Amino acid sequence: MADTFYITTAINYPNGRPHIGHAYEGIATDVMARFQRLRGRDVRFVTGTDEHGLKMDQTARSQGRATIDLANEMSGHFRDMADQLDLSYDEFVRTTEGRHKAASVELWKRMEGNGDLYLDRYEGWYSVRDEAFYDENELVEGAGENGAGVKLSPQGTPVEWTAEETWFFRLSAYQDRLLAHYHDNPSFIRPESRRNEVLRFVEGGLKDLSVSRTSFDWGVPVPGSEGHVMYVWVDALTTYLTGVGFPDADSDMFRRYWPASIHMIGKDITRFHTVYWPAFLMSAGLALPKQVFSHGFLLARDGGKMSKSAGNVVDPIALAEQYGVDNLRYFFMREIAFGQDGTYSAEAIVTRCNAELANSFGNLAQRTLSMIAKNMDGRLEAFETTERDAELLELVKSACQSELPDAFEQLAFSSGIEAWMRGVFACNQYVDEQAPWTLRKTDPERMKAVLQTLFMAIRDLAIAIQPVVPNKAAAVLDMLGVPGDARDFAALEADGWFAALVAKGHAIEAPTPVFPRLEPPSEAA
RNA sequence: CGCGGGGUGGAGCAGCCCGGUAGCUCGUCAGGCUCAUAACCUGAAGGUCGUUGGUUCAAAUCCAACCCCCGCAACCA
Repeated sequence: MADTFYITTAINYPNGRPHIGHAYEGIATDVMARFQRLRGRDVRFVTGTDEHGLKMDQTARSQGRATIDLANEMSGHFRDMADQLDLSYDEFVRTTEGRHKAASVELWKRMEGNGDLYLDRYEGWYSVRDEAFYDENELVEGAGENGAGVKLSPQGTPVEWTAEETWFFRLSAYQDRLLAHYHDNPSFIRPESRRNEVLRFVEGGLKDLSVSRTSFDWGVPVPGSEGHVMYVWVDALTTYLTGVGFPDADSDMFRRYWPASIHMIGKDITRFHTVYWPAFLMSAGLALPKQVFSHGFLLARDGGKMSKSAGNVVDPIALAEQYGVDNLRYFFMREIAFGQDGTYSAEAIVTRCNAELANSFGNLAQRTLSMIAKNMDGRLEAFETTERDAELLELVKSACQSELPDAFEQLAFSSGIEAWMRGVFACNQYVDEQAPWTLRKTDPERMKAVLQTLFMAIRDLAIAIQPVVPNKAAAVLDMLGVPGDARDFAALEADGWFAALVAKGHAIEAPTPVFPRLEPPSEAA
């Protein structure tokens, strides 16, 4: 049986429409999911929306409508975004679904059964916006409306003194076990910088966590405790379990995919995923995810205001429409070192995609296939490779079979694609040096060998880049005549595929550019 | 001592964890080619890797101190 691989995006809070950060995370997660599928793993990819919590309730109220109504609409936007970005998710979980409430209740009962939940009274500074309590010493002074000193959360959001009866989770009891886990599993938290942050935080001591609310009812009711709903993060995190069939922990699905291989999250919610979540799971007697990867933020380059007139749209769906989904995906994965913050701009997207996808790879495919169509009637035939041909194919193979996959396994998408580009460059160098347009007159047989060597190289390159630009890569493979069931990484290592194509008599037609150049943004000075 | 990100040839970035030829994309200049999406290939110019001190045979990379820039309204990844 194939190795399983379970990956999730963070569960999006649909208090507003999806923005570019959601798109970035979704794309990165999808690239990883597709990559693992092509490597032959049995992948499950779960995303969804976290619809509970006070903020949702308040937003709906301010709009004068039912909270579930707002949740339905907003969740729909997130699902639309996922679809438009070609995210190949297997399951979209909404926390307002019955199955998810059942999962949350089960998790709760398990934690309670383990003696980790107790009822007490909580008083403290609460930030509605952050949905979190803060210590007095964590607060900062801010300027109030009349210039008076006001207390603000570390994030600069308003806090108010709140007292309520609440359930507590015995987080303090997990400090040592968490530290031991971090120690024994160095790659549990990545990248390294985040891991250090968490280590310092946990080493500083953990206090019990307030995990229920009585001030509103928009949440999952705490079992057997009238008036309490679960703290939004308890039920949000549970989504990762719901997505694989929990509470039915004996189901094939759950046993097959849990624990998750990777939770992809933004760096701002690292603490919830690397401290609270593993503690909850330990308490519930469930295995811990193998890795939590906190990626960076995406900032508008130059910090300038984004506007449609400037061609700088923030709405990810509009961006995808304007530049093409695959181009946007390529840009994000290639331009930004995954894990660090990055910037984006219309100019950067256009420049990058034109230089690498259109000019280098797209044009390589175009010129090669065009010559095959014109000079060989589009027919492939058996041929002898020279040492030089073998050298090129070796280099391309190395990029596609080793360097790119090795980098992608580490979520180093950018450097994996860089290696891939080296393969593309090598092909263009080879074309120039072999000059098949000259061979056409001087040595037609050699010309065929050169063109078909390139054909083989392009096929490898197209296969390897599929996770990033699935539609475009498929279009290239279609033109090449590569069968749909021979496009995974295992196919890269297989011999005989070319002979099979020759035998099949596939004819290559005059190609059409798969990666047309993008128009630079209008220069609205 | 609020939190976080960063200072590497003209622009944007990688490299820093695991010290030892400073790499990539764009741009500039000069050639080549003409198959191809005004695309491709070659060569060149251009960097005291923020500053100072330390460790070392050797530091962009490790340590210490310091300077400077950016984000923290909403939404939050």
